[in-house]
Amino acid sequence: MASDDRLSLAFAALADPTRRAILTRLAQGPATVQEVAEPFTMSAPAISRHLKVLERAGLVTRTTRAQWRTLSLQSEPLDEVSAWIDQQRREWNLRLDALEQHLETMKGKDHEHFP
Amino acid sequence: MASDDRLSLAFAALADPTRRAILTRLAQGPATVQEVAEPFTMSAPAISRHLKVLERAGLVTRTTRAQWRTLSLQSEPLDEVSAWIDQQRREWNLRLDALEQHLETMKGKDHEHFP
DNA sequence: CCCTTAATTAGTGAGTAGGTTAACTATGGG
DNA sequence: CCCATAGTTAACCTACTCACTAATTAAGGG
Repeated sequence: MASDDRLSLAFAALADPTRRAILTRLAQGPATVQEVAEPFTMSAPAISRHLKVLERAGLVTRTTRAQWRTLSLQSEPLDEVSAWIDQQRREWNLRLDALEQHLETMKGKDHEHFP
Repeated sequence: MASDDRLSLAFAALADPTRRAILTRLAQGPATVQEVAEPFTMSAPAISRHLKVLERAGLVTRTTRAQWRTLSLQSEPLDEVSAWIDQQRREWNLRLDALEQHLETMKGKDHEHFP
């Protein structure tokens, strides 16, 4: 990944199915690393790296108790991502409405030409 | 990028500020490659590659007329991304509600113990 | 104190991302 | 017909991603 702004970090973190699956697991409630790793066949270090990516994106936090790390989902980055998409779609729909209105106007003019 | 499922392609495409800026431009209406490239200092091939990524993710389509390519935004991948996040948040909120209810129950029990 | 368990760090390797410049393709105008 | 314009492809580079295995850190239980 080239950029390290919050939005780019979040999108990049979400661009991996393993990481999305981890988030889905964490949406059901906090879990330890091994609980999160359980459904996957990949090695523990691989999971550890995925968690680091999620943590760096702010999507997950770790709390330490003894030798266990408890992972918790953080919704703020998801909110930011959602806000960007909604904004994008707002402008998109605005433009579509304008286009539709324009076509409606054209239709009126057609009627003038072919009554 | 490791994975090439639709959702991963979309998220990965959105993980770059240049590409997000291109999409924002295209939300205002279709544009040619040079119109899209205009705000950026990077070379034309670099833009071309970004456009290819967006196209592969289904976020953009190209139509050719003479030597110009007209780029148009496609909203379907954004819808899919949005749906994933909403689903994620639904489960998250469900869990928070359950937790809240649980705490409410605990509070009731406290009252029984300390009336 | 040692041993098991939990998890991370180190080191390695293959593949991809994102940028560059230079060369190529394609199309319409003079 | 050639040439300017629009855009892509080729070749190259650096840096990062994602996986692996082996080694390391950290903590609690007998």
